[in-house]
Amino acid sequence: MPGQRSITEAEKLVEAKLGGTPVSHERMAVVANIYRAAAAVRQHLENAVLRSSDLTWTAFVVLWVIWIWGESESRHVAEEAGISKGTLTGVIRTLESRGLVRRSEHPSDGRLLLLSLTGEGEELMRRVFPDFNAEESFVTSRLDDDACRALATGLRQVVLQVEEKGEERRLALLDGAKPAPRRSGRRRQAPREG
Amino acid sequence: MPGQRSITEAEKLVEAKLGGTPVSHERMAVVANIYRAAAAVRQHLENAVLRSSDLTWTAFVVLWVIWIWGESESRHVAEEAGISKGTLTGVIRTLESRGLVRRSEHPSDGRLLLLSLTGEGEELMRRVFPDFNAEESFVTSRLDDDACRALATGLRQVVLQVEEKGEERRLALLDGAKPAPRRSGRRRQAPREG
DNA sequence: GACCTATACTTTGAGCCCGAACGGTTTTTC
DNA sequence: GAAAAACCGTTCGGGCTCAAAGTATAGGTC
Repeated sequence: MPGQRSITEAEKLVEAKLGGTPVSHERMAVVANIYRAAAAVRQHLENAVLRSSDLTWTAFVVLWVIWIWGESESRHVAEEAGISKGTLTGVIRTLESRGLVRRSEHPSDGRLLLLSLTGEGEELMRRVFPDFNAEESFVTSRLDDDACRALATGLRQVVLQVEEKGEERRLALLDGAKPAPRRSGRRRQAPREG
Repeated sequence: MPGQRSITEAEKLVEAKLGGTPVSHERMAVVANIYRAAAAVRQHLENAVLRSSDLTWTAFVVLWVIWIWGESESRHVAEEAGISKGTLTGVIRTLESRGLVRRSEHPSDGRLLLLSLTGEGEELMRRVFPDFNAEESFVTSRLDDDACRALATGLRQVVLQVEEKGEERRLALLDGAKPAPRRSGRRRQAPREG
């Protein structure tokens, strides 16, 4: 049971493991709980709402972004949905094959890709979103409106810190060292002989 | 930029899209921010700390659980790490191939799988965890200790609600209907003729 | 022992995930 | 106007993700 008991108990065990090295318990608890909450919410919404429409969380978020903002450039959708460009390509492929999303070229800039919902996509969102929002209310129902606002504000501080200072921090940590490439990723094509 | 501006603006657009259907803005904002924060924190920690040791977030969490709790049964590790048993199988395969984790049989129950860290795994955690915790402090550095405690408490309410009431809620929503099987997943083997 | 049920891990299939490399377009620079 | 730099979406590789199905063990009943 990934609950509070484990987290507070774990704190003592961590201290023991490190033998004296100071550990920031509150900070550790915040990060752990952010992640637990995100996973719990996602799982609940997928099973309670999205599953019956055969949507994943990410697919829903992408649809939502396009629904709300209207026809959008691909890079903006990826940004808003919080996924990489490469991931978006795959998600769009899935959604397009189901007839929920349409791709079209930008009239003046040949590099850009425009995304919009089909009629079926619009209809799906009108049907699914109210149920989705109802479950958002359910998962937060132990908090009153003030507590919700406070929680959202606190979380925003974390997001802002990473967005505004994260890059700088990462650079400082690496301190000039090369950024340690991922083990995975596309291999460089060997130059052809001849 | 997936920040606050987008979320509050989106609220108005949602209302317009649905034409009158009430939307719980505070709840929507909480869920959206939980997810944004989780993604931001994960990304920062992976790039700032884990990447140089060639660890993913999930791999680190699994190692952490085994490190803290000592030799553990597989199902408990999956539960604590917040991933499914099936996912754990794959993660353990990766970690075992790198010599960080050891699998062993339970002495009396042949179904159980025991997981423990190798010496190399222990050494890795002793080295990586302090850096990890330092970045946990960094991402939460706009909050003081009290705010951290409040934030963790609020998030715990969400987790508890889903854990204690989620199952019941999902059943009530489906209302006896079959749970809409996933499109993906293993296919049933066709019964052999003859 | 044969049967049945419960439990635990693995396999499978479809899909998401990132970031590096890539090919194409546009803009900038000289 | 040609080369260079910047930008965009796609491809690719390794890995994680789930749940359903499968395999194997354990514990009970007859």
